Amino acid sequence: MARMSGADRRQQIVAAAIEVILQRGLAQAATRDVTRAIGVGSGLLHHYFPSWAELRAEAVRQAAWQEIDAVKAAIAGLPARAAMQRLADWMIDDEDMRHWRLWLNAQDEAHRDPLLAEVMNAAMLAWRGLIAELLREAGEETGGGPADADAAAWRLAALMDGLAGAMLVRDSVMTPQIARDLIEIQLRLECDVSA
Amino acid sequence: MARMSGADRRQQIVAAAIEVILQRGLAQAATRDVTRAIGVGSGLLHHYFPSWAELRAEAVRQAAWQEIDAVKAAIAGLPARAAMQRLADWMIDDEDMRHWRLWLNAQDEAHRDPLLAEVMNAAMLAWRGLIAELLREAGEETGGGPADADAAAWRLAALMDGLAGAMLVRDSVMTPQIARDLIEIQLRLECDVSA
DNA sequence: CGCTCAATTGAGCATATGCTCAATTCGATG
DNA sequence: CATCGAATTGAGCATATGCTCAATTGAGCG
Repeated sequence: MARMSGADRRQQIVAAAIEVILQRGLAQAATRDVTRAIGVGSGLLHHYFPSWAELRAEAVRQAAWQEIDAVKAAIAGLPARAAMQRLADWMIDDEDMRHWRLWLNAQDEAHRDPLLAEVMNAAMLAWRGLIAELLREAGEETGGGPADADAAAWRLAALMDGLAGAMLVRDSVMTPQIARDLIEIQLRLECDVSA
Repeated sequence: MARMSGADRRQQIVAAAIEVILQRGLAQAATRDVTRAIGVGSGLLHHYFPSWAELRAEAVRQAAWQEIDAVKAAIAGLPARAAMQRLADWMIDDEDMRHWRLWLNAQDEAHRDPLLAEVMNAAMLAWRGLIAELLREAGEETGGGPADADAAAWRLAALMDGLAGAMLVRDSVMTPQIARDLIEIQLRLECDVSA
């Protein structure tokens, strides 16, 4: 392969790792898949990353934050209520469930890998923070938001994770449309009634 | 190892497989871990199970249904409202999160393994059915249950999965007590308000 | 006592994995 | 052009995996 500056190559490796992890799953993805994908020798990968565990964690970190940033960009400027709609839409517009596959896979693997746990705890915190902020804003708009926005954010985030998990099982009866409706109702439960 | 009747040996293998899967995760657990655990040759495992994929699926099937049956037994005879409490208690009384570890791991893996998908779809259906039935009974008791018990069961099941997933991440800020409280509130949201 | 057959063995094959390291390439710099 | 160092190679090691198959064991039976 043509030579590259260190930073570019490093980023290319991470990008390839994300794709490989999506295709094979975190536990089965291997360094060879990554090096083969971009046509470089095995030594090069270890020149940039001391171990597969570290590359794996970096790949998940970047993918997770790209996702969070993408959602933030998609709802920027929208009033809070519309923003929550957008967020629910985004959840099911995810073609091939790319985001959710990696997110849930990483969450599952994070209880065997300390590096992944660190990454996921940070990403999950930001994600819930985003939802909690929207709920607070929605409350100010309408005067009737949830009493405890953080608790409501926990429930909404967990609900979405749980529904996504069900959707990911092959031949599951859960569809994006049903999931979307269930989230919609949960939003109403949280926002129209103080708890 | 001493000789055994076919059925006993088969069951012993499945039981050992469950333990191995709990320790190493579905993706990393190996036939050798199982044979070593019970001190038999590798050929014996394949005498009873044509492939590791089939043993794996059988192990998950048994573990999942044992779990469901245990919950059914724990709430048998209780009035619906009390039964739901018991169900929430059971979720967090799970020492070392044995049940949830396997359940969520299997759900995650089920999108790469058709055998596991079959097992999990059946188990998830039964699980939601159990919850839906309790919600309907609770509605009859108090006259104010959820309008759509099946939808409410989906939300409760997904919420529990999502919270359990968060709990499983190492050093997560989610604790059993917080999860328990969040489920409690969700139960009130579903039961006290029609949606 | 033999006989039969299911239960059991375990060496071995083909394949896969993370990672090392001495050796090479080649762009930039003087 | 010569030199230096970062980028890159890839054979190779130690380890692990699922599964096969010819061979052995031993409990129950006539």
